[in-house]
Amino acid sequence: MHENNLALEEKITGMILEASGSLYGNAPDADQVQLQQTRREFEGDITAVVFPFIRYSKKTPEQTGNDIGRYLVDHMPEIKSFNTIKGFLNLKIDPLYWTRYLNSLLNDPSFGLVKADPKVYVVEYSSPNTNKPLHLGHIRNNLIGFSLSRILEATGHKVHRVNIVNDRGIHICKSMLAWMKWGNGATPGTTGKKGDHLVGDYYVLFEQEYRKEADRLVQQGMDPDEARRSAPLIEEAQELLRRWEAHDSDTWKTWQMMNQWVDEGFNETYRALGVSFDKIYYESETYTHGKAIVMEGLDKGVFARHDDGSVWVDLTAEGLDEKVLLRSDGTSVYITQDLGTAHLRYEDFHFDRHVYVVGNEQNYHFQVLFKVLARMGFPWAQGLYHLSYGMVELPEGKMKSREGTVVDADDLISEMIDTATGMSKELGKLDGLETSEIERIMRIIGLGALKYFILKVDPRKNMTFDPKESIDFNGNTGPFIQYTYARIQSLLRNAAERKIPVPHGVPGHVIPNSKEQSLIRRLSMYATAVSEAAEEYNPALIANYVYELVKEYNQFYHDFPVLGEPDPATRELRIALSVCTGKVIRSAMYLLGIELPPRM
RNA sequence: GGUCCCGUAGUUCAAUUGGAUAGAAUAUCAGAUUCCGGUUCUGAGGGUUGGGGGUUCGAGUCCCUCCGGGAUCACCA
Repeated sequence: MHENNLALEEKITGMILEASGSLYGNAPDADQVQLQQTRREFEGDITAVVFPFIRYSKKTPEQTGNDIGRYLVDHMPEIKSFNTIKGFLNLKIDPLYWTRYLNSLLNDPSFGLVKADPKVYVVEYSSPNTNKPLHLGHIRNNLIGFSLSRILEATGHKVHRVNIVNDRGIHICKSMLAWMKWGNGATPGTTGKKGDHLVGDYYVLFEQEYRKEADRLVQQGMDPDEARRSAPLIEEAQELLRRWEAHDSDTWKTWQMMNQWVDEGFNETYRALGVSFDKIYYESETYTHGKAIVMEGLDKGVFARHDDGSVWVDLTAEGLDEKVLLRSDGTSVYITQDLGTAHLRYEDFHFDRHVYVVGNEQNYHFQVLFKVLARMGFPWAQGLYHLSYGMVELPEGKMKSREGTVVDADDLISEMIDTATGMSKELGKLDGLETSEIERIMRIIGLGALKYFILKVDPRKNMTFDPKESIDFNGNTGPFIQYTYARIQSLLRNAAERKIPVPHGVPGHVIPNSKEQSLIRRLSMYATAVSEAAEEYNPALIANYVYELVKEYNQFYHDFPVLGEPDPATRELRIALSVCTGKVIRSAMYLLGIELPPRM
């Protein structure tokens, strides 16, 4: 049977409680038992905090630790010795336990992952508007959403990846109008431009012309607000929106054509990023669903209709404001649509949990959304969660579209690949490979750098993105981890050439040295890292775990020979260690959505 | 103004969720190394965790208060 580190920790926890009961006649709750990895400067592997026990023992922390330690050594064969320092009980594990653990890891295809109670998840991410290409913020969104989906799957859940495309509304009409006025029939085919960029250009053009018009009106003495409202261009755009809502056939043809361009453009970016979806919702198809819910809420008396016909929800009792749900003309607002799609998603998937990966500027919106759905009495509303990620800033400051400092996703991706290529050439690592192979590897490294740099940061926090720092080949970077993996692969190829077999197991009597033990212990923590990452919706926990592992492996690799080790049993141990490190790196990189190069 | 989030080495990020002397990377400095001032290795310095108070065996983490930064508060999406 598979023996993993969690099992050992559970066993120790149980035994500590037993010790307390037997020695002092009473014990605290199991969650009061805190185990942690022993710090390097002390002797031992696992450390228990004894403070929770002194109220039962009525002794000093040292005496209590010694009591419990002696009990554990007497009752658990895995524990060889102990020492107590200042209320911390350090336990030394039998080194042969680690040998057995390594063997189980070597033969376990699931790398010791722990399965939780399987639940059905919907994870929504990306959610682009079709009037502009994707930018750096979307990259963070997509990477977090995609990685989170894989992490949840790895812990045994069923995950539906979902994207909602905002393909209707006044912003779309703006780019349509500009294209109709000044486009001269330009298409991605005639201009050679990616569809989403082409449409984005017309959106920008609209905004420029619109601003000019408004400025002119202000110069003629009009109030600025009034000028923005009544400029002919914006009125034309609104007229276009009305025609769209009336299903005017010419308008719809143009709209569909331009949407298709954008769709193709987005798909190319998604492909480059390596993200995908199980279902794509289009707002144009779902935006009317919310009205029915609002009507239902009215019937239930959860909402109120004002004299002008608009419908409101009053959340002042819960510390929020009043919020409009239907305009006085009966049309939907933003939140109405989200009410509808949430309901629709439940009908589609019957989820237990629904995670929205959306930027933290919408915190308030989701608070309101969840409260409204809870008030409506939908039981599934309890499973809704807003994974609110922080903004991405540049070393020069925030991205501002007004100032043209928005980092375009496609530009960034190709820039990362170029930088990777430049650095590799300089280091002379590409000699003797075919061009297509080089391109493939550089793509993997460039994107690996980008993805790792973004995913290693706690999603909730705002972060600064520095392209130069992310592509570095050492330090806490993607390429550094990829490099270590490539070196392990090369080591194994080397072993095969020298007819050194990869062992199926290490002889049970081999005692690992302290660095090897420590590395095995690190490997054993992988399962914990994954389940915590799943519980906290935080891929960064895995990224930071893998970095620690790689650092420790490199140190080990630097200190001890692997293939050059003369003693066969020790050599097998070290090869097994390398194989398992490779396995865990591969698994973790998969969860982060980062590819591994065959060589570097 | 109301609500919410954030503040950790010069910089970018960690800190096992309340645990031991707050750690890495990068930058800087000092040695070593070579064809080189850019490579590699070794080492060092760098912190009152924004300030103050409180809770307890123990606080970067929890509570209060002030300071600073950000988001949001549309019949926009």
